[in-house]
Amino acid sequence: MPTPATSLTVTTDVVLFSIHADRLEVLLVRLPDAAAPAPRWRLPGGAVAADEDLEHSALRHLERQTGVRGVYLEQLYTFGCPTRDPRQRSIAVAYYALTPLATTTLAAVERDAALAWHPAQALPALWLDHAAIVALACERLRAKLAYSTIALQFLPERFTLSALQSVYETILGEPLDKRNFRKRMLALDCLEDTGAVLREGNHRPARLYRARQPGTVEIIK
Amino acid sequence: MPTPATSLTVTTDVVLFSIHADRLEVLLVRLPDAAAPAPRWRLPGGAVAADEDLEHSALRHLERQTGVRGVYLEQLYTFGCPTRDPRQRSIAVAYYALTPLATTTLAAVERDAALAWHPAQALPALWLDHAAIVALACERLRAKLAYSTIALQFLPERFTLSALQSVYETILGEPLDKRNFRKRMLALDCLEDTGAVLREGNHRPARLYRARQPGTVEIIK
DNA sequence: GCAAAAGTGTTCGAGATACACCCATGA
DNA sequence: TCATGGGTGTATCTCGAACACTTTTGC
Repeated sequence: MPTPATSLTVTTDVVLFSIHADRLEVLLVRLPDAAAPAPRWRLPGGAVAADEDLEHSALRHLERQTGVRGVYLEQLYTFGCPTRDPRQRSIAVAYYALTPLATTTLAAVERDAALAWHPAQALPALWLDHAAIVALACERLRAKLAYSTIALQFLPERFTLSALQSVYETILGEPLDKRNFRKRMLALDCLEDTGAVLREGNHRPARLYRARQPGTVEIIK
Repeated sequence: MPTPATSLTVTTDVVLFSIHADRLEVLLVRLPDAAAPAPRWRLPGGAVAADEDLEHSALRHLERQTGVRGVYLEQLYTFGCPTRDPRQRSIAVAYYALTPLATTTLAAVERDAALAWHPAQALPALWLDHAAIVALACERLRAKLAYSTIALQFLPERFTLSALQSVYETILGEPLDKRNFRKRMLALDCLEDTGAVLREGNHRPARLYRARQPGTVEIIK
């Protein structure tokens, strides 16, 4: 008969995604310096408090460690391999989160030397099994793009259709046809025209749209 | 600053599905008698042992409590609301499992008065938040039917196309067109004809098929 | 020969795909 | 006037949906 777990920690760990310069990036926290070859980065996260909901724990650690709040958050998977943390038995309830590239977020991260965005395709060595967690989160994100409106969570309140298309192209890693993309998006009836336009550069201004249900991710098709 | 969790249990709980007489059913464990209005049924499951993987814990509790083994198992969701168990802080890593209606399983369950299959559509009152766990498992199962070969996990090694169609109809709760169903299934190229036929009743015998990749669930479409 | 389930093809419509040019603006 | 990205329509193809009769067996 296996003995019941005696001392065991439950953590929440968050893969926070954003899109910077047409690259999908993940926000990482620097670990305190140690031996040179040891991983120097980890996901934001930490122990679940005694009287705290899991989702609350994930948001709390994310905000405390990165200053980022107001993200879209979804539970990803629970990692419980007994050897995943050599120091002690630890079970990680992993979440992934999406946030638009906001000036405030960028500034906070740039000010804090313990934080950095890293391209999801070129991550440094990560602590424990955090690389596996990020890999699973990427898979899930790509899958959800196909059957939900999750991409809207990467955009600010008002955005152009080109910006939205760029989100899809970045995550899928392939170019999409502009006419078909716009036709499909508008047919979903999840966007509405704000009436405003965005002027930038030497070209025709772009219409600004907004999500009909900001903050919620709908299942489509 | 929230205090870290002091005494906390992590459990694995399993929603085991099977199909009996064209009904989707869930295997439940009887709770020891108590006050009359209290729920008398719970999901199989229990504490994760000190040195045990989560999946192992789920399979161990399932086998110990129900005698069922060799199931298809998948992690569902982790439930961690601090008030979900009034006795103590407890986090449940929920799994769902699928098993064919096998004679051995049925006999074992019938012999044990502490076990019973219940229709997923007409469950008795369940312990703690187990009703929410089952509800989520049903949703996930229905969703996965649409984009994977998960239905095959309800069938024995060899089966007829009518039996497979019946699995779909039972879970979706609606009749399907026979010709379209067979066309689609065979086009997926995940079945192979065994050459054998099943004779039963006063009618034409049915071809027996088998899964090309038994035990694995493929994502389709 | 009859009851009961197995097995089989074709037509139709909707939605995805492929594809090229004009528009509005700032410099 | 030119460079730059914004914005638009049509033909075609593919895949899912609808639909009814013949076959094989046991009794």
